[in-house]
Amino acid sequence: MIKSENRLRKNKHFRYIYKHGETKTYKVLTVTFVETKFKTIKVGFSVSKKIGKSVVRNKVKRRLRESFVSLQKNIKPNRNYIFTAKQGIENLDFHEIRQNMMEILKKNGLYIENN
RNA sequence: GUAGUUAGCCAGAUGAUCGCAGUAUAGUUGUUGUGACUAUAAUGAGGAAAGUCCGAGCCUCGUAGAACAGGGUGCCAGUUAACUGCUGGUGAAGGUGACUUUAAGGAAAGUGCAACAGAAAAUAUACCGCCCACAUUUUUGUGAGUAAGGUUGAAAUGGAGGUGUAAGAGACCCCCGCAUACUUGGUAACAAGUGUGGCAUUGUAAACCCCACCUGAGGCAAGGUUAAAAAAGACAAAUAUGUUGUUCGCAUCGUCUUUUAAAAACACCGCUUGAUUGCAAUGGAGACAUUGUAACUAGAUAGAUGAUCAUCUAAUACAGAACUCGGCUUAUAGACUAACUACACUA
RNA sequence: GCGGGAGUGGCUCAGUGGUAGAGCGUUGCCUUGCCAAGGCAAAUGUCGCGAGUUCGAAUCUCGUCUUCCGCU
Repeated sequence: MIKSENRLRKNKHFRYIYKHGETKTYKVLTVTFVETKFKTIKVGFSVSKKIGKSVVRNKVKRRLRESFVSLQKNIKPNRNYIFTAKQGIENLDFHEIRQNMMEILKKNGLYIENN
């Protein structure tokens, strides 16, 4: 799981990012990000009621968190991110979601290759 | 063997690696604030956590008082903290049966409604009829009697048979039903029996209503702690304010309203030891109660149970705690246990 | 988490227990050289779903599904 220092916690943080950040969409994921002066990455996840019932939503959130943790070392720092799930994500398994997240980050130049 | 009825139980397991939550212990660091980090330990979603349909705890409302209104419940007895719950019984309905279902008080307190059809729909009424008399005339009319039969309808003024009669009729008789009184049994609902009456008094209360009993309102986003300000306006001794609607009663003297600022955010308390859970014994027909013994078993706040791999397997369904508990209702794959019933076959 | 509404033709809505309606739209015909407007007809409903009460339910009762609104 994500450590508490890497989490977005307050409603006003979310609202700030939505207001000032850039939004990019690819397949079943939307990423919103904004540059900050702090080095630590902060991340939040948003899964709306359109995706499904509470069991389904929790499952999607868990998979998104787990994907983020596995990719965390390669994500550009000094930024805050919000990942929003879109309809269709509930039918994908963990590996497909991880692949989708990696692709969306690469496309927008937020992914650092291992070298 | 087939089909079924009732009751109960389970809701994947094991191992490996990585990771989250609060708790306890130890260490490091640090402050408005036991706050952050590290290590170790054990623990960490359900049978419905769901719907929010009932009931209760708990909290707040300075008032919790009364009457009416409004709302709820409705066979009897028991059970429970309480209940539209549960248990046992009575009546009624369904099923060959095991068994199941049941909003089941009152229609001689009053009001309303009963479309169409039908003679007639609650008021005793007569379309086709039956029978008698008279007239006309040879099938009609008038008058009197009658309601057995026919027709309509969801429902037709006790049922079927006999006596009786001009024809008929509870007019009378037997049996059944109904009403009522008494006796017996039962805590009671009610049941059985005996006598009397002689058919009035249709249905509908999940129509208004009557009767009996219950009912203050709002809800953890309740409410409290750290915790402390200023300005403007309204009202002035009965106005105003207050807790569903109305009236009365009651309480408050400085109260109320608006605006701005701060506190204040990684906040804290409420928050989980409780009508608790497991086991055993005793009492009871049962729901349940009592006693003993053991256990402590989520407490998050962008919101914790996951990811990957392996093995077993039928392993799949419905589904995620948000103050707590007791019920009800609804969703649900698959597996298992016990008792019983009907039918068929065999001995 | 707590509370309160709605569901009827394709759309917007009436309908207080007795044959399901209105407007707009749709289709056909008339009118016109053609179209619009106008006129005359017609079709279109498991009254969200499942039970119950009743002789009879869109309507009354219970359950359920969908959807909307308020409190933060």
